[in-house]
Amino acid sequence: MPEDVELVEAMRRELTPLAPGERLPAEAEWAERLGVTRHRLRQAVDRLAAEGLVERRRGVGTVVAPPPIPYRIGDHTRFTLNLRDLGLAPASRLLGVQRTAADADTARRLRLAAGAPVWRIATLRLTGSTPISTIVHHLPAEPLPDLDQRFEGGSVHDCLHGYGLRLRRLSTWISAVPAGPDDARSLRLAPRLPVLRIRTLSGDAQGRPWEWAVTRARADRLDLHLES
Amino acid sequence: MPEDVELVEAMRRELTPLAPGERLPAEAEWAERLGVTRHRLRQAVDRLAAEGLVERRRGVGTVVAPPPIPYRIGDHTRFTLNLRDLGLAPASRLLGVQRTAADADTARRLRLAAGAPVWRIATLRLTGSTPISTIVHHLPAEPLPDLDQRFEGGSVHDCLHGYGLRLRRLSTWISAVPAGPDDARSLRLAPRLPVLRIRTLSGDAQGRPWEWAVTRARADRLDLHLES
DNA sequence: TAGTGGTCTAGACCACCTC
DNA sequence: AGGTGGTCTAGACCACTAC
Repeated sequence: MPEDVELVEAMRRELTPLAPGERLPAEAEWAERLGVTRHRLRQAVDRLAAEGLVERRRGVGTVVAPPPIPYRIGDHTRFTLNLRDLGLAPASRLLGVQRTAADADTARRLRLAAGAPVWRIATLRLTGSTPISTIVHHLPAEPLPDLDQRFEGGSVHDCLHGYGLRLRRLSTWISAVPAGPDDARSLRLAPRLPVLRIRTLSGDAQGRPWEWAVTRARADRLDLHLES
Repeated sequence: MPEDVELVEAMRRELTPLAPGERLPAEAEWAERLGVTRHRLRQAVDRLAAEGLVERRRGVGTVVAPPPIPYRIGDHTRFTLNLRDLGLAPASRLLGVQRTAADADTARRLRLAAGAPVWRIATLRLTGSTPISTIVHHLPAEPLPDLDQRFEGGSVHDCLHGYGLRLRRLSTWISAVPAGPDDARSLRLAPRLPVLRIRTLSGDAQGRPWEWAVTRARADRLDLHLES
């Protein structure tokens, strides 16, 4: 057997009756009680954490995690409304708007010359005080003067209405990657936990691309939802 | 620092110039050369494997992995055509068609009574001889007599045309979960590597649900793609 | 300061594949 | 048989949090 399934199942049974937020035994104590080394117990907790069933808090302990958060991609308004319905206090924090040179990927996606000026908008999304995703939007700078003055957070697409632009999602790519140091910092996520990387290309009615956005969301807490 | 970033970067530099399929040093040798324990080196390889850069082969060695496979969800035809264009020899293997009682989740999704009879179609998708995803379709059994006789692999949706049904995707949920023992077996995947779980509800033009499908795809090798 | 999870060492043995 | 990755033990020390 490639992994100690029985151990994980035994632990799963222990945490099922508990409510989110309740503390689990300390690793050393739990390991002793189950008759395994701490090393093996930690491997099992690793799995439970990746499944989103428990959450580790360094210096504090391991607690039962709340249920997964439904996360609607590409629609700020519905993201906000959905989570509010669930009593989850959605919030967005604008991390910064910069005018920079497009990297190779962005330039290709937006059909710009390499190094062309683009707006780079970085946003953090949270429920309550828990960060759940970072989003980096890229838009061509030349056709959108003063975007840094006009955008004050909230929905990028709404702000673009001011320029007479109505964007729709053209294409979406999704993959799971292990959290890097940046993710660990910005999402307060343990390294190596999986992160969902969602890349979306949006454009106008004629199919011309206007926005290249890269979302990195904690995979342990989210369930992505795409309608239609 | 939560993880040995420098070590991973050093290893990344070593494998970048290599071509897919080329062998990397044995773990013991590599660890000694880099001046770290095998334990730490393995942690670093764990990350590279989760990123899809390397592939471990027990008893053989660790090799550079081929580039990610674009995977179009919910469209068997395009899945096949896309991969053929890339020279990847797509294939589907029908694992089985059964008539069973709907589980709670399926019944809820298809708006059936608990335990109602459903068809359960299990399929394995591969490129060449490499399994990349398992798909389990659930459809109500009563309105679709003899589906087990009429479906012989390929596209489920195409087969439903024979009943006068044309399905469209109503809703999709995506999450990343660690590979379980079943995934390890069917996808020949190392346990704990992330798996993308894609659940889609499809229905007719009136929005009536007909099909509940759960795809489990290896996240290390795939890049999900959704058009429109 | 005491207790928690996070990292790391050193070493052993096992399961698997190739030859 | 020999080499590979996979698992496991026993123990140490560190970083962080709460009190």
